[in-house]
Amino acid sequence: MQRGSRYHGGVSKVDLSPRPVETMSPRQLERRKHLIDAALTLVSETGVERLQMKQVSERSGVALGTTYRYFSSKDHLLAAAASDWRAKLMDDLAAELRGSVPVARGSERVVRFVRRGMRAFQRQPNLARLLVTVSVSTDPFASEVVDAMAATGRASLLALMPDVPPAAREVVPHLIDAAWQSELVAWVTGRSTIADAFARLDEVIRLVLAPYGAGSVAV
Amino acid sequence: MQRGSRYHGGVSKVDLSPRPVETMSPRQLERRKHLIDAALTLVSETGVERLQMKQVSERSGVALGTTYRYFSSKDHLLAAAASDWRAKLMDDLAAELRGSVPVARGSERVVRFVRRGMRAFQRQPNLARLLVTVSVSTDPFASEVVDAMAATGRASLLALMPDVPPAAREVVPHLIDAAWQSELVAWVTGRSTIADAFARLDEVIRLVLAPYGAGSVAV
DNA sequence: CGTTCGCGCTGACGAGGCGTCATACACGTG
DNA sequence: CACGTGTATGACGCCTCGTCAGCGCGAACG
Repeated sequence: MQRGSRYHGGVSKVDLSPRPVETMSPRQLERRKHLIDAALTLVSETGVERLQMKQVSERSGVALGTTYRYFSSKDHLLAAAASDWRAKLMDDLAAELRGSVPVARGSERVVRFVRRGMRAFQRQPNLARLLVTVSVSTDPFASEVVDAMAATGRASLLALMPDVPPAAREVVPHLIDAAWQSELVAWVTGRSTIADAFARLDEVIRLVLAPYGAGSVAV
Repeated sequence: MQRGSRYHGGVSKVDLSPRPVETMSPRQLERRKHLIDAALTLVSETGVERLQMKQVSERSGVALGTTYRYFSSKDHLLAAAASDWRAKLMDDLAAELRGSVPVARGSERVVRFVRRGMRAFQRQPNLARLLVTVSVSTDPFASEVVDAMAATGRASLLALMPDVPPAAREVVPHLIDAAWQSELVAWVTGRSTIADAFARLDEVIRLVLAPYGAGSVAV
């Protein structure tokens, strides 16, 4: 009875906009994944600014027109790809942290986490750039995705600082995330080096977490 | 005797790239200004994404090709325009602050400053958007301009917090600026409302400046 | 005052990329 | 087996950035 969900009177054209992901057949989900993977490969090889929709479709063995049945625009595809990569990255990071001995205390844990994140960006500058591109996109889907990414990022940070009191558990991760984002942008646009970014982030984190340290954190 | 400054052997083309601003005649500086003003007007009317170089040239009474004798690319023009607007804005802000009674103490002064800044952005959403666009641009000139803007911003902030000790006079403005930038982006991309931005910024500023307050600042 | 010289202005045009849509196809249904 | 719905295809339309061959105007000179 989903008839009527789309207006069909007169000479109106057929609806070509992407169906929701949930309603896709396995075959279609596979295609969708191929598109995202192709986009990520191409971006990491040549950078976002050189990415062409035609290339993506060729690489993934799909016609150009078909691409637009999965992603309504280039921005949409980029956002999906960025989100995908970020998710993979966070998984890796989490696994890595679980593996290592949690010797670090207080701000040290956070510092390490952020450092590893930055290093991952450093390994894939073009994908880092993609992340920045998407995060300033006005595409509604992109905004959604960015919001979600930011939320998980803050959650991860929060998990690393159990000593922060309830009153500050909202602001502090927010603040560190903002600083991180800021350094990422500065690096990606060539305004600062990775080393500078590391140094400033360390300083910021120590400053912000100083009040909640186990009393042993040097400033 | 500035002959020889440009190589002219063989069939090489004439140099069409923009001359440095300092070497421009008054007439040319005027043209340059017209271009920037036209760009700002058009951006504030229709948004960056709709801005066309052709429009800019028509609005400013200059041929399209001439535009490229003043700005080597669209990004270059946008960066110059953004910088121009930011400068005007900061002047206004400074004047406004000088006019008002400096009753506020500690973090309160900074909060007010940031609030006024955000309100200026709110009055010109399209120009705020321009600022964000330029700040993530990889154009070298844009990076320079953004760096300069960030530096003056931090200086203004620093001037409002005389009680912060030397050890923190680098980080703290940096941090507040990062938070500000972050909220600006979130607002411009439709991820948060102005009210939310205000609230979070207030909280951040109070948190960061709490240790240096005159002892009377409530958290 | 006429002529020459060249710098800077002009705008039609080329190149390149996003997204559309007329067409073809595949698969399930009567 | 004929039919119809939903999906895939890719040539092409349209739009905008930036170029470049030519022109005009002012300065310098005879």
